[in-house]
Amino acid sequence: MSEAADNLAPIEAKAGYHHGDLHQQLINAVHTLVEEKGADGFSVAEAARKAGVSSAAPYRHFKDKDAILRAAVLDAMEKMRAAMEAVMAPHPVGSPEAVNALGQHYIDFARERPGMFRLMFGITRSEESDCAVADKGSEVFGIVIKAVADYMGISADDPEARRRAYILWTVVHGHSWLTIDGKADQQKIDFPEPELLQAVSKGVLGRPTSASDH
Amino acid sequence: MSEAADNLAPIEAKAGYHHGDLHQQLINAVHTLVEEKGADGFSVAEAARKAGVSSAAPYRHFKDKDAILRAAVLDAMEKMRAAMEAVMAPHPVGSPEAVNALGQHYIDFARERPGMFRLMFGITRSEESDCAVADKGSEVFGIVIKAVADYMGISADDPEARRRAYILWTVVHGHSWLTIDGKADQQKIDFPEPELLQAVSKGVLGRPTSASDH
DNA sequence: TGTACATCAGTGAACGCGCGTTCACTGATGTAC
DNA sequence: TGTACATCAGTGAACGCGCGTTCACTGATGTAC
Repeated sequence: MSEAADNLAPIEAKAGYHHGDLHQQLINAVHTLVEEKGADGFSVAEAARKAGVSSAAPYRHFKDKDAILRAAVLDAMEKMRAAMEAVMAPHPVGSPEAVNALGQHYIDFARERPGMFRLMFGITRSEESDCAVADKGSEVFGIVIKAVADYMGISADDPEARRRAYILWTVVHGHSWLTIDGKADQQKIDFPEPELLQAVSKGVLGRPTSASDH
Repeated sequence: MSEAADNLAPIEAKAGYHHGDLHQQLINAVHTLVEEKGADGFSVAEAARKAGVSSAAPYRHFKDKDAILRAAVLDAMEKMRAAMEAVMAPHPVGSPEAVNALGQHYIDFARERPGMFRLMFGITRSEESDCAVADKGSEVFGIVIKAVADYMGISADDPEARRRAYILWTVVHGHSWLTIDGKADQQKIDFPEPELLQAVSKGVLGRPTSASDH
């Protein structure tokens, strides 16, 4: 029962009858539980327990369990968007370092928070399309497209920029999965990430010409 | 209750008191349920129901639920290995078509059987390392390494072959995930798979030189 | 060819579990007058 | 400044659910003699 040292869920946030911060704390609980117990390890009951409130209380703030999960995913994606802007900032626009910083951050996110990564991508969720998450995804991908376009010296509206950015996405997304699944280790892949990213930048993003040239 | 048209689970396989084929049929049930209900939609109870036996019967064949899942994953991986050999066969050794056929098959597998794909990669399973699955993975990846090495004109033992093969793996793995998650559609990616594969082959596998040249 | 018996592969009832969600309720809060 | 009252955000008990697994058991099978 010693859950005192939980840096995501503020200690003693509950003061009296009214909690005051339950909405945010439930979202925090998703982040915590998903890392502690695996991507499907979040339960409303346990989150309520963690927050020191009855198991019915969460339903004052969210329609159902899925709504809490979606809010947490959206929260994480917004933080990812902000972080991507931030890691780009120190590097000159159009530099390979700017592109690589994006890729490296994506990979680091997956390694540091595999539970949330799996929740964001690996879990089949409710059939309702959840436009908010999709839109936030577009914002994030838009950053990648722009970085790639700047690097290639073409317009971000050029369809080729979208395609090349997508190749980069598949690499860092695939590498993230294979890493957190332990497959990369199992297959004894010895490929430092900066070199992986560099190989992709040079090989696939280097030339603004079409893929059908030779 | 009309589950007559289930091509994976043979109709009326159960004849009398003894089932005769329960072991295999439980594995088939994993394949079926995982597509019908999602990657974590398999339950021992439902599998038993599907096979027409009591909920305790599966424990005569497997230690626990996880053992059934692992057997099904191993089964799927062996089939993938065989299929990869098969799709390579029509193409000349070392041809780009051979490499692309591997990548295309991987993607097709994910699209046709997303539930099994998620089960193979997306689910955090028991801590026991499950060497059989890891070994089967090495067999499959070995095929990719060889194809890439042949294409590049280098030895399959050259560390560079392993690295280039891994890049190809990240692309097809990442693209598979983004496709079955609907992210590729959401971001309006218009990138025919043959072109994606070709861009990667040409960009990253084309030259057997080190990534640090310019 | 017939019988005894070990083994195999089922049965069916029961267990404890934790979960998501609902319900009627009540304490706390803030605002209009 | 004090009070009435609407609203908000909790409570705690209960529900039905399906699950994984165990247990003592029994019917079917195949083999040794």
